[in-house]
Amino acid sequence: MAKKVSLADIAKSVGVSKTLVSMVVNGKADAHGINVETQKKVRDKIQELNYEPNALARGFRTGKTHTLGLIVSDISNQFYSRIARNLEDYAWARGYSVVICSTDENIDKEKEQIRLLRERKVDGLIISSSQMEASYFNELVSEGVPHVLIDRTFDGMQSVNVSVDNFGGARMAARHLLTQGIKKIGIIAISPDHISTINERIRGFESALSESNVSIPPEWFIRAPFDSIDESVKDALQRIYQSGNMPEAIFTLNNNLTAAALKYLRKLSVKSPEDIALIGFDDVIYYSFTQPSVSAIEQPVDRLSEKAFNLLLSQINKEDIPAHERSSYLPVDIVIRESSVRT
Amino acid sequence: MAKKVSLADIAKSVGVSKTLVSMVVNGKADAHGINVETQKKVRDKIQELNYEPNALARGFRTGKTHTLGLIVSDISNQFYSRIARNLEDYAWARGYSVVICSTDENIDKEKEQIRLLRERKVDGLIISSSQMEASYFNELVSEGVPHVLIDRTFDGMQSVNVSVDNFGGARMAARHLLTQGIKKIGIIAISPDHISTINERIRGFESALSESNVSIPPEWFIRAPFDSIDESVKDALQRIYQSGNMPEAIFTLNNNLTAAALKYLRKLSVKSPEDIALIGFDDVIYYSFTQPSVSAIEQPVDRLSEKAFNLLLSQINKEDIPAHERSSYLPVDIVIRESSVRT
DNA sequence: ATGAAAGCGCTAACAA
DNA sequence: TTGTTAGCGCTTTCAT
Repeated sequence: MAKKVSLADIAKSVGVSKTLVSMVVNGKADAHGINVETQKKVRDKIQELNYEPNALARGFRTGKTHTLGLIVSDISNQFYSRIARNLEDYAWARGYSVVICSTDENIDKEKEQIRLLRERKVDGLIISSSQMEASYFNELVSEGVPHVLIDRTFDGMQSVNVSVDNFGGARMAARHLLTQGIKKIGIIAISPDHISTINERIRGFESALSESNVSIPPEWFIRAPFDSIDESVKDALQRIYQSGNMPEAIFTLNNNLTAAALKYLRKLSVKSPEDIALIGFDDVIYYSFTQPSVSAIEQPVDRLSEKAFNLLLSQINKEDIPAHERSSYLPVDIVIRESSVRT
Repeated sequence: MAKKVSLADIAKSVGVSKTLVSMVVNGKADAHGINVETQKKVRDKIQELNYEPNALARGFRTGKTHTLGLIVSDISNQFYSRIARNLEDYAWARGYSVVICSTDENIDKEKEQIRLLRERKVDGLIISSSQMEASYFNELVSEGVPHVLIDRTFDGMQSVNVSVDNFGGARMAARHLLTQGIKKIGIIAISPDHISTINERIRGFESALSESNVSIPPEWFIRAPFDSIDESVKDALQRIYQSGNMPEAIFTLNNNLTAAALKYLRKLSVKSPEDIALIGFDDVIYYSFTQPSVSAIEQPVDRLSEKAFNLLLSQINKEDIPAHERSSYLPVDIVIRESSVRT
């Protein structure tokens, strides 16, 4: 049934020591000045017996698994599945595998996942966290666990992190709206309300608004619980619609929110951009051919993944990460389509 | 820095044997009639010293990693990321982690991934394969490697497998078109042309057409290489458009194809369904609010994942899988929206 | 009701 | 240039 040939088998049948075979297998033979002919004999035998190293035994010995953990709120969300894909590519190129974990914004589940991943001795972690504050990760830092926080961040956090300019992106969105003379603006966020990305987007948006003395009235400030986005957005939009007091524009703070808004605005026959202009944070391919096509803030998913991976690898390899590299914000772009442009 | 406490530490400091501690840790203490008080002492010490088992050592000893491999062509494709998410949930509930691998339809890459996963001793594999034939997996079967093939299948395959009724789904799509009197029909598939799902869809579609004596002329039978879908669909559609000879309907064989068709039909100002009706295989949430909303064959992603997981678990646990369970086809649904309904 | 001891397959000092 | 040896932390007979 399973693999049987071990290092010892090779060693014995060639008539050398396990050490030597091990060196050959790990490409350290030359460095140790092993006779080329001996090396060849070993390699031939490896071929012949179809030897494959037991990664578990090796990992047990070295403490390395060549496996990375990726923790996000939901891997089926486009944004995260794209990150997963990019990360997987970088990892694969360097011999690493990646295991995925979806937290569903559940703080305890996330902690449990991290615990499990550590128990399984993954070499490093890349996390878009659902925690409320930095302490859990600061512990990771002091325990020397290689990890990088992506997307979401925390005050007082010591972890290496890379995120996106949420503040600036949201500000762009606001200015784009303001430029058109729009002043009656609503916003749809998700709850829980401690998610840093969401909050930065809110702050960025409001900061731009306040420069023009615009503010968002409470009745147009919507929070949709992450696990009932569809329903909540539907209810909120319906309520606003029926109130007869509609905003001129709505800013949705993530791709699921944008999708839901699009869906129910449509159902209510509220035309965009004529009746309500719409712009969302995080771009999705489908926005370019929805009706209307949807304006969005586009995030640099690939650069985010690449940077996170490199930063993680540096930690795994015990390389120093210069202070200015420990925290980075990647710029975002605004993609203006039909939904946000008033004619 | 890292964890230090071992089984031996606990054993020594409580004054019992490692065996006993191991039993307690693994819940086998009662079965072995270990004194309840002794058990408590051990448990307390475990708490006190904050002992956490070393999964690597355990895995090394037992040969089990509690890790599953998921291999698909591209994890960022909605269809596969949803499968990943569902699978992850089932796995998590049973203490398994899942590592993801995207093959990009590359046969050798897939083999290499499987090799690596096996070397890392994952307990089982769930694969939507890009291979051309069954032999590679039949070997897996004879080597006793737990695995289940999903989505795509092969002739002469001995592996446990669960897929979707591609033939029937495509037939539904065809009949839906035919019922409306549509006879000039085109199809957009991806290449390579050995992918079973795609081929079954083609066969199902053509079988329904032929019942009505309809066939697809070569100029409307499009193959878009999977790594240049966007461009290829664009070119093909443009060509057809400029030829002046347009079909009344197009059937797109996966979600990426549908998206591309939607995009370029729009760019060409070809209205759907008026000018060309459109229906795709595999449903995506955005289809309900694209312009037009898009009809599609909906696949039972969750049931597929659940079934695959259970089947895999059975193999891992060396349970017998009755012959009729070794191969299953899940029914699909047709979701009719605007794009395919001629008025 | 509990323990001793062997060993999984590998790597890394240290020897020679 | 090559070999010996000692574990890594755990589970599992087999004893007692």
